[in-house]
Amino acid sequence: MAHILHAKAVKDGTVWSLKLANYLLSLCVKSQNFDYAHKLFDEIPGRDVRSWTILISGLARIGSFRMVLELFRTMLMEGVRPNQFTLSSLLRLCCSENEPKMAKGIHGWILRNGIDFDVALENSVLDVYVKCGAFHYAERLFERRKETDTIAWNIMIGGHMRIGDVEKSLDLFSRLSFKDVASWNTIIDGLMRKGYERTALELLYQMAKNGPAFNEFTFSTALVLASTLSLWELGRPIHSLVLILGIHNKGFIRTSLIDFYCKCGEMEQALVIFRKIPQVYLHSLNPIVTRDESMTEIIAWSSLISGFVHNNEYEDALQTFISMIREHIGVDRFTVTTIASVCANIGSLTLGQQIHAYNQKIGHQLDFHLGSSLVDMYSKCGSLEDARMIFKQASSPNVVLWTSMVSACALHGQGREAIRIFELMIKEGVRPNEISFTVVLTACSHAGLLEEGCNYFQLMKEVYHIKPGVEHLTCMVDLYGRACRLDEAKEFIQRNRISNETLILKSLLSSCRLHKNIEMGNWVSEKLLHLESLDAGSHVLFSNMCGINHRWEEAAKMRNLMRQRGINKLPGQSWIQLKNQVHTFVMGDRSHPREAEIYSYLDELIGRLKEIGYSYTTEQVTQDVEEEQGELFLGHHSEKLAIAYGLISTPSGTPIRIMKNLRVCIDCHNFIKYASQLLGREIIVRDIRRFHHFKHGSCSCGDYW
DNA sequence: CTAGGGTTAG
Repeated sequence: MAHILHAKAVKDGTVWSLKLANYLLSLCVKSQNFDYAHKLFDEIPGRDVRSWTILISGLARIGSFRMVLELFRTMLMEGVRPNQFTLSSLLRLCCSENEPKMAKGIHGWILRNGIDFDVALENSVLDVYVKCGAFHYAERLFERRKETDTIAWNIMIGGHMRIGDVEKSLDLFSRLSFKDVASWNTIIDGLMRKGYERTALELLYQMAKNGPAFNEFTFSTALVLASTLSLWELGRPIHSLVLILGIHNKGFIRTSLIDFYCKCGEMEQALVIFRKIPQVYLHSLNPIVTRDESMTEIIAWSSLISGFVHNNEYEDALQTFISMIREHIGVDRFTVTTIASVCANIGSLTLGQQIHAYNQKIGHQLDFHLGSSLVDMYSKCGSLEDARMIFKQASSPNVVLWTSMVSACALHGQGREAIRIFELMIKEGVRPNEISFTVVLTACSHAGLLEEGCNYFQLMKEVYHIKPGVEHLTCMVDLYGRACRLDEAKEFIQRNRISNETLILKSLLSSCRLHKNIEMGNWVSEKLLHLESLDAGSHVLFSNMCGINHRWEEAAKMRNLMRQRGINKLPGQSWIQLKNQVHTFVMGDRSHPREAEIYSYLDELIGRLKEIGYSYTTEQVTQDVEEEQGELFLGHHSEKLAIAYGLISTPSGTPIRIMKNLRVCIDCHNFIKYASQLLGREIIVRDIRRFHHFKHGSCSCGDYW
C-alpha cells in the first residue's frame, strides 16, 4: 500500500517532505515490506535519525540481527547521532537474540558518547541485563538509580521470577506503592509459570477487587490460568467480559480462549471461537496481514489441533492439520511437534515419516520439544533406529529428550541400553526428574533387572530427594512380582501403606497370575473387591488364574460377578496398516473381504508351524481370553488374523508391523516366534505396553513381558 | 516492562 501512495506522491508532484517520507517508510515497515522499505530509505534525501530509527526498529522487531548491526554502523559512519529510541531498539534486539556481549558494547558506547539516559533508555539497559543473564549487575543498576518508575520495578519483579526467586519477587511487588496493570500482570503470570497457580489465582481475584482495570494482557493471562487449572468458573466470566468489551477477536485473547475451551474439553465452543473471521478482514478489503496476524492464525490452528489431541480425537487433529496446509496458514515448530505426537499416538510410521520429511523440507530446527516428540514418535511407531538417529542430532539434550530416549529403549525391551543411556545422562550433568525415574524403573522391570531397579529407587530417594509417587511404587511392585518375589512385593506394599492403590494391586495380581500363586491372588482380589475397583482386566486375570489351578468354581464365581456388575471386557483387537489403509481384526473375525484366503492361509501356516515344534499353549492366561474357548478360537486370535493378512498381502522379506489394543497372549507370542523363523520374516508387534520384535524364532522381549 | 499454541510416564 505504501508504494502505491509513494507512486501517487511522485506522480502528483507532492512536495517530497521528510515527514511524508518517514511516514511512508513506517507504513512499509509495519506491513513487513522490507524490500520496498530499503528502496524508499535509499531515496529519501536528507534522511534524518528518525528515518534510520524506523528502519532499524522494524528490522529489530523481526530479529534481523545482522542487518540491524550493519545499518547501525553505516549510520554512525554517516555521522548520524542515534537517539534514545534507536538505542532502545538495539538493546531490545540484543535481548531477544540473547546477545549480552553486544548489549554491553552498546551500553559502553552510550556511556562513552555522553548520550542522555532518559528513563526509557535506562529501563532498556536494565531489561537487557536481566534477560541476558547478568542479573546481579542489573540489580546494582536498579539500586543505584535515583529515579525509578514502575517499569523498572516491573522489570525487576519479572527478573526475580525468571531466576526462580519467587519470594523476592513477591516481596518487591508488595513494596511497590503504586501498582500499575503491568505489575499485576507480571507477578500473576510469573507465579503461574513457576507453578504457584493458587497464589496467582488469589492475586488475580485481589486485582479484580482493588487493582487497576484488566487490560488485554490481564485477560489473556487470566484465560491461560483458567486453562491450566481447567477452571471453567474463571474462564466463563472472562469470556463474557471480553465479549462485552468487544475484544474477543484480538489475537492473544482469541487464541487463549480457544485453548481454554480445548483444555476444558469443550471442542464445540473452541470451534465457535476459532471460526470467527479475524478482525483484520472486516475492516479492509485489501488487508495487510502482518507477521503478528499470521502468527495469530498459526497459533489458533495449532491450539485447535492440540485441543483435539488432548481429547484423544486424533482423526480430527489430522484433518485440521491437512486443512491448515491446504489453506496456506503456515506450519511452525509447535504444530509439527503436536502432529508428531499424533503419529506417536496412532502409531503410524508412514505418517510419522511424512511429518519428519515435511519438517526437513520447511527447515524447522529440532528444539527440545520437537526433538523429544520425534524421538517418541519413532519409538512408538516401532523404529528404535530412527528414534536414535533423531536423538543423535540434538547437540546437548535436556531431561525430556534424554528421558524420551530412555523410554524408547524400555519400550523396545532394551533394558540394559536404557540403563546405559540413563547413566550417560547423569554423567553429562543432566538431573533426572520423576518421569526419568519412572521410565528407568519401567525399563528395569521389563527386562527383569531387579537389583538395578532397587538401586535406582534408592538413588531417586536419597540422592535426588524425589518422593516416590504411585508410578514409582507400581514399578517396584512390578519388579518384585515379575521376578517371582511375591512375598517381597506384598511386604513392600504393606511397608509403604499403598494397599489401597488400585494400580499397584492390579500389577501384583498380574504377577500372581504369571507365577500361578493363587493364595496371593486371592488376597489381592479381595483388596480390589473391597475397593470396588475390579475392572474387566482384573476380573479376567483372576478368573484365568483360577483356571490354571483348576479352581473352576472360583473362576465361575468371578465370571458371574462380572455379569452381575455388567462389566464387559474390552474385546481384543489387532490392526495392520497397508498402503494407507488400516485393516482391523477381532477374534474369529469374518468381516474382511479376503477372509476366506486369510483363514485358509492361517490354518495351513499353523499346520506347518506344528511340524517345526509349535503347539498350542492351552494355558489360556491372557487378559482377553475366557476359559471355555477352545483351540479353535485360540487359532483365530486377532493378532494371528492380522499377521496372516499381512503375510499374504506383502512380498516375502518385508517386515510385518501390527498393533494390538491389549497385551499379546502367550500362545500368539509363541506362534509368532515360530512364524518368524519358518518364513524368515521380521514381525513387529506393538501391544498395549510395549514392542515385540520377532526375528529368527525369538523375541526382543526375551519372553519376559 | 507484562500475555497465546508444543515434548517424556501413568
